Amino acid sequence: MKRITSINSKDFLPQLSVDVVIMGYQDGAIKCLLLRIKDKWLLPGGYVEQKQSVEEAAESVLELRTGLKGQHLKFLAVFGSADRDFKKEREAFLENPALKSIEIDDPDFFSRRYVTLSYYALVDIDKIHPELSFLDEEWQWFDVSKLPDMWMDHKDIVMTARERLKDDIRQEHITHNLLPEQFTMPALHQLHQVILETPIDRSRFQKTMLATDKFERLPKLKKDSPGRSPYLYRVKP
Amino acid sequence: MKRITSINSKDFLPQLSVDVVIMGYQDGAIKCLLLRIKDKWLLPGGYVEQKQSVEEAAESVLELRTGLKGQHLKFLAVFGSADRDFKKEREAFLENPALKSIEIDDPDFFSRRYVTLSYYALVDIDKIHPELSFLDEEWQWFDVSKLPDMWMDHKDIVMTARERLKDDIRQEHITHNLLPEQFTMPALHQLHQVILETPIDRSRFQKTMLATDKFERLPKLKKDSPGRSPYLYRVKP
DNA sequence: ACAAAAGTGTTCAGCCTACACCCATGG
DNA sequence: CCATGGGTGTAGGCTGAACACTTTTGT
Repeated sequence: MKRITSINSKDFLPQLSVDVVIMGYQDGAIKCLLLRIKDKWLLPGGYVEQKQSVEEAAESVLELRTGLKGQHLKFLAVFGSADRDFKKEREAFLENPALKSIEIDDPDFFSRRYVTLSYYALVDIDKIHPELSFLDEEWQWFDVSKLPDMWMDHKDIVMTARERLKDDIRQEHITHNLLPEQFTMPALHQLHQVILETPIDRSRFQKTMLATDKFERLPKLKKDSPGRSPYLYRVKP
Repeated sequence: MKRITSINSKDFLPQLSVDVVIMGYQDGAIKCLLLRIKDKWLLPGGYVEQKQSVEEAAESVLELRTGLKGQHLKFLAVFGSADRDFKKEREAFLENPALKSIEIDDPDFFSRRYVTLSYYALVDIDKIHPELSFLDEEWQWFDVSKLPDMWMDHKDIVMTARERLKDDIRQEHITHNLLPEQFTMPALHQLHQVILETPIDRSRFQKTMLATDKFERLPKLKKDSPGRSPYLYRVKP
């Protein structure tokens, strides 16, 4: 857990925050990493330093929470409504004693109206050991179709990311970090069905994927379950 | 021309600006509205008021420059690099005497690092009589493939919008405000070719468009040029 | 009548779809 | 040897590309 002792508001772009929807694939479901403060959950987020690009700020959030650099990270959307003024909500969860021990030059730093720039990242859940920061009390991976109560409009942000994922996989087919480096066609097939929330013909799927010429066949996998052993594939370099 | 006498920096979200690429279709080319300050051009833009959503700020810019409300306006992208610090450039064009007569409580208001949220709008050029604001000296519609020297990274923003237009017309086919309410298929064909920068088979085009069932055929157009008179169409309500 | 412009038809290839069938493996 | 699951084949339908043909109209 990171130790922060003071915040100088002038180091950051005011009233601008960055939230990152960190998603992975586990147990046949798309999951996203959420943090708990009090009785509700929220997205990992942060602020943009004066000397930092917005993109870098998002990378920092991702790195802080996952320990990993250079993951698949893309811009999602701007959340900039005027009624996006969650003063009461923020004040509620800012009653945290951890916060009281931190020096902040600007007492309203947290409670102003913010414009949020959201990003989304795809990661390998098994490779990640999330870290708590100074305000959040717990982390957990949630199935994006079974989200808990969340602070502010963070549920909207997650759902936006979840929909974007559909467009992405339709265009790119590939898995980024949602599958291990080597994977089987049935696994890829399963992933596509879960993301698109629709059944896809197995035969057509295999042929369409191989026709893209993006995948490379490797030796067969030894299996323990009954039935024919599938080939392994990887994304061509 | 709008008269501004003073600026209170606290009324706006700091270090956040909104630029709008206003595009139209005229003389067989996609054009965009630019403003001149000194010897270079820039996009119409503005800031986000504290009580205003980002979207509303973009609408204001559009309305201020075109006099029209409710035009087709969509989010484009974030421009948020850390080296996006155009202090020298801003200072150069802020030597404008018009600015000296305006009271600003924060002398650095214009010259800080900004994160820009860009939007793009599609308008009917012939319906618009652009207005100058307090800093810009001249407005002009430029063919997006023949842009002049521009301030900061505004040329990148225009090119991003120009590319986005391709995706949009591929998905939606329709014209928004780029053609008059009633138009001919040859005109629509021409527009698609210009936007996509590629020749499209005339026959295929007509059939594909009619197959979408988005268009409604109206009585024929009386023409003056030689050749058969085309039908008029409009987008179905 | 002719050229130019708009609208329609025809053919062919390729792709998507659905389903059937064949292979490999563990119990 | 059969149930299970992976891989491949095929017939039918749809769609898109290219090009030919017909219709309309000004000169």
